[in-house]
Amino acid sequence: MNYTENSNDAKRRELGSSTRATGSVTLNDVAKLADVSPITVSRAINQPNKVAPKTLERISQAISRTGYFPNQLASGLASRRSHLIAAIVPTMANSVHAETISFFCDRLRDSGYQVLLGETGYSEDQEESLIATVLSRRPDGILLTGTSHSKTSRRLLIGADIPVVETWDLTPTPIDVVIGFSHQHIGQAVAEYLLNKGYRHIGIVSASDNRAKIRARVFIETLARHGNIEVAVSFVSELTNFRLGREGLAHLLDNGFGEGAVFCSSDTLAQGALAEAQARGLLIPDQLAIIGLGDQPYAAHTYPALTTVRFDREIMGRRAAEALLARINGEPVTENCIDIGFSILERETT
Amino acid sequence: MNYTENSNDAKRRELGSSTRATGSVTLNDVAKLADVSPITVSRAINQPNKVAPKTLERISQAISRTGYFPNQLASGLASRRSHLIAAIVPTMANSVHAETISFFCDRLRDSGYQVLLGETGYSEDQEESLIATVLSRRPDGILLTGTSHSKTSRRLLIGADIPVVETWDLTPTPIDVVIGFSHQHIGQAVAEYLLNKGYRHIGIVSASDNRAKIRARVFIETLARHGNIEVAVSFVSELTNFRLGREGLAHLLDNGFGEGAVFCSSDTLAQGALAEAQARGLLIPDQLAIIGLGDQPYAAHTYPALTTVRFDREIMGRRAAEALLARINGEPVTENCIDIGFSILERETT
DNA sequence: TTGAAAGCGTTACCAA
DNA sequence: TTGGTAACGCTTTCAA
Repeated sequence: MNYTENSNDAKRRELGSSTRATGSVTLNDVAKLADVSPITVSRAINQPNKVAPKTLERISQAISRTGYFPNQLASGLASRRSHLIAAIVPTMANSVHAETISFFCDRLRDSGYQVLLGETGYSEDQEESLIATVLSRRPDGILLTGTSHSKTSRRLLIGADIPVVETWDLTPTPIDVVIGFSHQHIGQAVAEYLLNKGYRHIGIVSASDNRAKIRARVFIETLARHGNIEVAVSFVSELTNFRLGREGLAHLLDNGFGEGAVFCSSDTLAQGALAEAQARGLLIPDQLAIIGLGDQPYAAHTYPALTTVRFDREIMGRRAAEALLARINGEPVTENCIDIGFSILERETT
Repeated sequence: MNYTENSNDAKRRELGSSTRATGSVTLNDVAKLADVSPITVSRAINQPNKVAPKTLERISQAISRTGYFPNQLASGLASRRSHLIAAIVPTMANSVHAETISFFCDRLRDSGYQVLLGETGYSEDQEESLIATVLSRRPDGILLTGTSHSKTSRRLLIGADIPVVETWDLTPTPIDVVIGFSHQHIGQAVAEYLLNKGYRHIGIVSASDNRAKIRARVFIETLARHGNIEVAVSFVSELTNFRLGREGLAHLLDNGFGEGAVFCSSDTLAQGALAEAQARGLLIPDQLAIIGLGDQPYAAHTYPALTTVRFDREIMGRRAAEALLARINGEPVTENCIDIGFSILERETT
């Protein structure tokens, strides 16, 4: 049979240029050139092993001759597989999320998926409207940051009936799968670490997002309970940066905090605090010990805070991607709550 | 007229459950409930002012009653407006790109667009395959990083016939629009700055991506020409981090570089270099002046490098978004080459 | 191994 | 202001 023309073409000509012409090459054009049916071209692309080698050859020549480009919108619509994964983060300006997403993208690209990005700016309302927007693209899966979402968000996600991975935290009641670590445990572990080290003057410079607040709360409670210690506290905004770290420590020092140890809720804050301490001529770590959190790549052993709390963004990003892929492919997911843990990395005191 | 049923429904019933059922609510379902035609529902959503208030009311009730969710894949296919913008960056793990994209997303979201993210890992081949992949989603526009792309990439982009914004650099021959600053000028300006300050012992710790290499080359040439100065050079990888900054400066110092000034090709490298200098007990900036580049937010006036070269990622991200939107909406674009400039920010020497 | 027909959920085009 | 009809470009389903 000869696919020189199809009904669309006939109509197109018949109606003059009034039909919606796209100008771009379609599966049909390739099919005509290769003298096969459109469906065979589709198979040649998606399941080449189900097409005879000779046919395949003809088709791939036709493809390169025409410069054909599959249209994934059409493909997604017809197959209800968009090959799109949505990722919702507070902000890419925070390097911890940027890096997680970077690993997440890497892993997904290897499996033919692309990432649709959304930023909430740490707002649950914004997250809600973002979820609604991205779901209208019919993603095959979605990554969320954190485990706290509005009622509506949860309803939308459950209604969408796609795999959901929550990251950066743990919860006994995940929407679907959760990958992260316990912020309570970090607060407690750092507090106990400092108590064991014998510190009695302890401060905290903390960001004010949900997760940082939980770490701070447990940190403070643990110190109060086990060491009967009152903690000097300085909260900064959700968005943290170098300057806020300086200002945070300055605030503590200006309000009577002398020598001791300070827990900063991110590496960025820790580095700022460090600069402030150095500017004031404090000896690190003898007069002031600084603990960061996050272990930004390769920083752990090089920046002169006493200690850093480390967790692995690569593992989180990669495993989040793998969990979604497994769910999408209907593989049995054994764990729906993955604790990647953390470790307190002690530096040699120079 | 009563839209209680349409031909699809009839067939669906007729054929039993053998038709492809999606389970999800469609425009048709809403239309039936509101007793209007599907196209009217579509209008109610996209051009509400073209629909009678009473009809609108009935439709919006039907929408909320059914929990209807527009399907943007279908919409994009039918209207050839995907409302998707692709963003291709080397890596989100580099904060300069993460922040640019963050501003880019913000601006686009305000106009109802979403961002499809792709990372090239600084590879032109990877960029090429990524461009091919994202174009199959029929984005309405695309942001690229840099101005150096493979022949095939350029062909693909031109063939796609969508607005293209190149960022982070300038070129007299952009594919479409380019927004950035001149890396040649930076290399020259920093060299001249140091010469004017009277420095005669000068080093550079540079990343090895294309743009950094250009800055380094012009920097070195300018110093050689105007000051007859030989520069101590230390190149690190494309991906830069704190540790590499330390190692880069260590390399210079271990190879005979004494006091003077060092130009680091990013803030991250500068901070690492700073740590190394401090570890060696060098006085900053009296014995060693360090110049960073990028001005990561709020760092400029707080971290104790002598100077930083600043450019504005917010402007770059936002204007890139606006240029694309303008092109998409067919507005006349007056400039196709936007130089956002840079400035050398001198710190008070504490 | 290949194909015909129908459909995915939406919007463009014209007509009323 | 509203609607009928066809189409967007692909894949599913079933049949050969």
